Amino acid sequence: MEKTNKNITSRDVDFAKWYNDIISEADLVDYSSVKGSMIIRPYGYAIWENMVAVLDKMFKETGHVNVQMPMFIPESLFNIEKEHVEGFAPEVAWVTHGGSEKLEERMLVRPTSEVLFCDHYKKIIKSYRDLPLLYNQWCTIVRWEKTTRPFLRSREILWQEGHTMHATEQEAREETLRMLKVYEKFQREYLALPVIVGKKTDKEKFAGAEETYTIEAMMYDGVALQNGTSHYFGQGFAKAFDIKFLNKENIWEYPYQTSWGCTTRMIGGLIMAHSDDLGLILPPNIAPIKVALIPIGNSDLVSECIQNLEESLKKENITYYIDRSDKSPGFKFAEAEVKGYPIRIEIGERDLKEKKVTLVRRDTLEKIIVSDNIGQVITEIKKELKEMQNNLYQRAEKRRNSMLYNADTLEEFKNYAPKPGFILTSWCGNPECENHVKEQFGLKSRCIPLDDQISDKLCTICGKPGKYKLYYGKQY
RNA sequence: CGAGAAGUAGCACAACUUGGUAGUGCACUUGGUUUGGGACCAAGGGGUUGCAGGUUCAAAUCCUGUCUUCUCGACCA
Repeated sequence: MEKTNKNITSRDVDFAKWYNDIISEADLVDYSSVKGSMIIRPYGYAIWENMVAVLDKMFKETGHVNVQMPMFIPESLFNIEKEHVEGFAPEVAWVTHGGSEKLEERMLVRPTSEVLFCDHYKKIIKSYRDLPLLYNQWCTIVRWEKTTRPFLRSREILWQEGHTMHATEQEAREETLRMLKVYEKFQREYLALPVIVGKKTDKEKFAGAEETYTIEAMMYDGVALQNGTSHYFGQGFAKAFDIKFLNKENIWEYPYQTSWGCTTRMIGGLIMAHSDDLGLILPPNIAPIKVALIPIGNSDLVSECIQNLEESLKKENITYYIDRSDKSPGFKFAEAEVKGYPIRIEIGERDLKEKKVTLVRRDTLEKIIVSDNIGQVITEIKKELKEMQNNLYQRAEKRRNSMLYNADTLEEFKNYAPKPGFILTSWCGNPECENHVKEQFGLKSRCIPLDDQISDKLCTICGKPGKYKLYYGKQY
């Protein structure tokens, strides 16, 4: 297949430019004149809406309910939990004036809502009967990032944050892992991302958390993207905020807390994991438009076929788009590729006279000739959508596996460090080794893989007895 | 906040070295011909060259200052 798109640069040349071209060609975002902020355009937002729909359903199926918290946090409220403050202070935005008057106490725009939830929990949690409390919030937060990149890092973050309180440690730990699994399932089955699930080291964990779990995706260029996170807080916040409940034995106890979140960054992850030089490629399970109908010419035969197809697609609940513009067919084909519609159907008189239509899959760009019998076309669409979803996952997994390395010794680590991808090491548990890797090689620890944590080898970095397996990698 | 680069039409750039009428492609408007891989012809609209100052008969071009953006570090979901 010859490359016809002149505007999209090859990723080998300049990955950052390739990424920016993809999102602007596909019309996902616009660059706001507000510094550090992006405007998500309708097509980009439609992808997010699909993600929201699936995730929200999964959250509700696991017993969670949605709430809405305030956007501003008074400084004194924020200051209650010390570690949390230290972690977030460098990147909060402050509100100092209300109208023309200076506020007596300045407020910050929420960078995350733990303290707001805690403030509320304190009022409503009195008895073990009030627990567990399973809340979720869809909202935007603000973190004053120094450099930004559309979807991957922005100052205003559109996301979901779950916050729960439990009567026992075990229950809270289970919740933390349950929601991690929800994210993993979502990203594997809907986003077709072969993610690595694991635990952050103490050095990399969330400010105020006892344990932080993470979903790490690897992008096309071997760079890591943290695509979701789940925290176990223990009783830290509860003690700081004096949240207590009476248990069955009529004894006061502090509840156990979790929080978990994922953001529109997942859209960036999708783009970088699947797309090619011709444009966006979206997994069918999350694509806002599954099928693009492309009429060629405007004969009666063509409009009749389009009309019949449209009716059937509606009936089958398959989202579609009909490109009725007066652009040339070549332009419409290229446009469909740029936008990443999983399947396009080329409908022209030439084919119809021979009782057939041409169906093209976005991932393989393979042209499939099908009978113009509507029933058969629909069957073929369903089959190809399913195959494409699987193919994208397998393709991404194969690519990822080719960039996973095992390093048992420092020599091996040195060898792999400059290469794109993740390096699996054995780790003694000492943060000094992480610091050493960061200073010497510019890599950060990604996670301890959840399903395979224990290492019996020597520490790759210092040579002392190892405790855990640990991935290192470059990150966005 | 450290290092580098760039600011000229909606977008991508040229003209700058050697000062002398503001250019090209894409996009846009109108009319026509087209339609199986980013169509063609004709006509048209769009600019205080980031901003401020200086040198000069004359500045997009030379000088000084300033602002902004991008890339790479540092920080981060």
